[in-house]
Amino acid sequence: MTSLKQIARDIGVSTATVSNALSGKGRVSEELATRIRALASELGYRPSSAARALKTGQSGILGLVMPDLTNPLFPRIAQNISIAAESRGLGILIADSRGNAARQDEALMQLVGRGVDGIVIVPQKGTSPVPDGIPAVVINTASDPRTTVSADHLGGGRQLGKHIAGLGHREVVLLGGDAVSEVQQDRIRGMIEGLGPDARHHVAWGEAGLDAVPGLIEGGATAVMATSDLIALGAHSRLSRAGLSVPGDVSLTGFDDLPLATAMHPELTTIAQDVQTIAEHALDVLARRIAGHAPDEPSLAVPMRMVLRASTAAPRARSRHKETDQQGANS
Amino acid sequence: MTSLKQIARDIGVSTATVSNALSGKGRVSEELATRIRALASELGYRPSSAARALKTGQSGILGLVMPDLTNPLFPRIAQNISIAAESRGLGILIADSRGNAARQDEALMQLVGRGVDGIVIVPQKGTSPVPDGIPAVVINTASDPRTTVSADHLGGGRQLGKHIAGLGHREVVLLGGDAVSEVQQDRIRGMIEGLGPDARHHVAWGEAGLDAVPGLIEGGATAVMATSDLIALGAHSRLSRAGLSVPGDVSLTGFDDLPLATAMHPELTTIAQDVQTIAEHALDVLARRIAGHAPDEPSLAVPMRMVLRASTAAPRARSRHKETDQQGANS
DNA sequence: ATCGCTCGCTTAATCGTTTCACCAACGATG
DNA sequence: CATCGTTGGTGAAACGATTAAGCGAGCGAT
Repeated sequence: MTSLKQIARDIGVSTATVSNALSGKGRVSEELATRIRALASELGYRPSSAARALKTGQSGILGLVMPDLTNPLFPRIAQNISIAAESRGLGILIADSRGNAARQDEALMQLVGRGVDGIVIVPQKGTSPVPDGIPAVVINTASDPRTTVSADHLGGGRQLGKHIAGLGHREVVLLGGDAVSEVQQDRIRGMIEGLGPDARHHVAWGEAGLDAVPGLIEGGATAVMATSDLIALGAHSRLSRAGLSVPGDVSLTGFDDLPLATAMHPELTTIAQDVQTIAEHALDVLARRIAGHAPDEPSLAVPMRMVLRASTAAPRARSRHKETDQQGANS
Repeated sequence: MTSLKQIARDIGVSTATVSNALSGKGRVSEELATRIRALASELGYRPSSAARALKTGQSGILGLVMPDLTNPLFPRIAQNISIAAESRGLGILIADSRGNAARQDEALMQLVGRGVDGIVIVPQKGTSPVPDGIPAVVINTASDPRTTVSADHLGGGRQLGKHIAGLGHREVVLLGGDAVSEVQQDRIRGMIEGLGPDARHHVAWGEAGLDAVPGLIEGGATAVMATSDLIALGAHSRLSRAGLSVPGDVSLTGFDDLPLATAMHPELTTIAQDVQTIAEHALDVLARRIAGHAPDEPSLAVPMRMVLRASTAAPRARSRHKETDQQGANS
C-alpha cells in the first residue's frame, strides 16, 4: 500500500504538503501540486480510510438496518439508499435483523461498534427503536410519530380506494397479510377512506382471508384490494380457480408494484412507492443530523403513484345481487 | 467516547495493560483484569474500529458487489452472506452495480478504497471481473471457470428435466429470460440433458418466447419449463388466458423457489438454491484467501433441491396429437 | 532600510489501539 | 549468595492521515 509518506519521500517534501496537495486545502504551488497528483495516481495511491476515520472521527459509512431482506420491497429501499449514499460519497453497511426485534437492537449496536456515522432504520413490524448516541432516521409509516420519512401508505390506499369506488364498485374485499404491521393497517385505513361511505367493505387477513375471497365475491363483492402485490397474486389464483375472471367478474388491486405485477395476466393495477425520493430525503435528514443540525424535523410522507393496469374495470351488472349475505364488519 | 486512555487513567494503569486485560492477550492479574472489564462495561466502552483497523490493517469488513438488488434472488444471497459474515464477526458493505458492467468495476474500487478485507462478487451477466490486489470470491455458475462457488444450475435443470420426462412428457417448451446470462444457459442445458434424447424441446427467450407458449402447446407440447419462477408466472397467466389449465393441460416448472411460487395456484414446482451453503462456502474460501492460504481452490457447485408442488403432473392423453407442427430447433 | 504581508512549505501533535521490548519484584534453585 | 524463571506490569513506537502553528523568503509600500 502506498501511503502519504511514500509519496512525500519520493518527491522530497513533507507529508503535510502531499496531504494538502491532494485535498486542495492548504497552500501548495500549482506546479508541485500537479507533480504530486501525478505521482499519486501513478502509484495508485488510495488514502487509508481507517487513518482518515481515526483522525477525523468520521467513517463515511452509514448503517442500514433492515427487517428482512427477503421481503421483496426492502431490497428496493436498500438499493435506493445505497445509490443515494453513494452520490454523497458514503458507504452502506447493512445489517439484517431477520424478523426479530432483539436482533434488531443487536444489529444496531454492531453497526455503532463498527463506527458508522449514522443509521437508517426500517423497523420490524410493531417496533420503533430509538437508538441513543448516534444520528438515525426511521423509515416506516407516517402514522408512527417517530418516523422520519415514509411512503404515504394512507394516501396510497385512499387513491386506490377512490379509483375503485369511481369505477362503480360498491362492495369490496380488503385483504391484508399481517394485522400486526402498521404499514398494512395504514394502507387498509386509506382504502376504506378512499372508498367512501357509500361502499361496503370486508376486511380479511392472512391465508384464511385469501381462502374466504371466492365466497365473498359470491356474496356480492365486485372488487378485491390487497395490501401487497403478492397477496393480490394469491387472490388472483384463487379467483381463477373458482372460475372468476379479472377484471371481468372481479377487479383486483395490489400494492408496491413488484416485478410480478407485470408478470401476471392481466397486469396488476397497483400503487408504487417513490422509493428514490424516500431514500433521498432520509439521507438528507440523516446528513443534517450527523452535522449536528436539525435535531427534530417533522416527518415526511412521500406521495405514492398509482399504476393503472388491466386488472381493474367497472363492475359487471349482476343478474342476482345478494344484498343480505354480508360477512365481516364495516370497520 | 470512552477510550482506553480514559479507563487507564481512571484505574491508574497504562493503556497497554487495559488493552491486554480486555483482549486477554498479555499478562494481567485476574483481579486487575476483572476490575478493568467492570469499568469498561460501566463506561460503555467501545473500541474504535478505525484505530484498530489502522493498527492491525484489518477492517473486519467485507465488500459485497451485487448486480441488481431488485432481482428477487439476489437479496436472498445478500442476506445469507450477511448472516454468514456476522457469525464470523465480519460486517458487510454492499455495493449495487445496477446492471452496469462499468459500475461494477467502479463499485469494486470503491469498496477497496473503503478498506474492506475481501470482496464477494456476484457478477453481471456475461462478465467475470478479476479484481487484483485484494482477496475475492465469485458466485456465478459452475461453468464459468473463475467462479468460486455456485448453485449447480446444470444439475438443477437436469433434476427438473428428469422429473418432467419421468412423468411422461415428450414435448417440452424451455423458456428463458435472457440468452446472455450464463446461469440461464446452464439451466437450460441441464433441462435438456435431464429430459433425455426421447423428448423434443423448443427453446424460447424473453417476452416473445412467452407469447409463443400457447401456440407451442397447441402444437403438441405438454410441459413448460422456465428458467425462473417469474417467467413461469408469466407463462401461467398466458396459459390461463388461453383456456389451458395447469397441471391438467400443461405441466409447469420454475426456478429459484421465490415467494411467489407458493402464492400462485397451483403452487409451483420449482427448484431451490441452497443459498446458505453457498454463502458459507464463499466466506470460508474468502477467509482463507484473506489469511493468505489457498490461492486457488477448485470451484464448488452446490446441489439444488427440487421442490415438488402442484404444477406438474402426467400429460393428459390428447385427442388429436399434432406430431408435425413443430416450431423451434432441437438445440 | 525597514516593516509587514503573502506565499510555500515544514514541524509536530494528534486520533485510539496494538505490540514488542524491557523492568522490577519475588520465590525457587543450585 | 548469585542466578534463574516467572509474574505483572510499564514505556514507547508504530499505523496513516489531518491540521494548527510556525518559519524563512520574497516583495511592495512606506
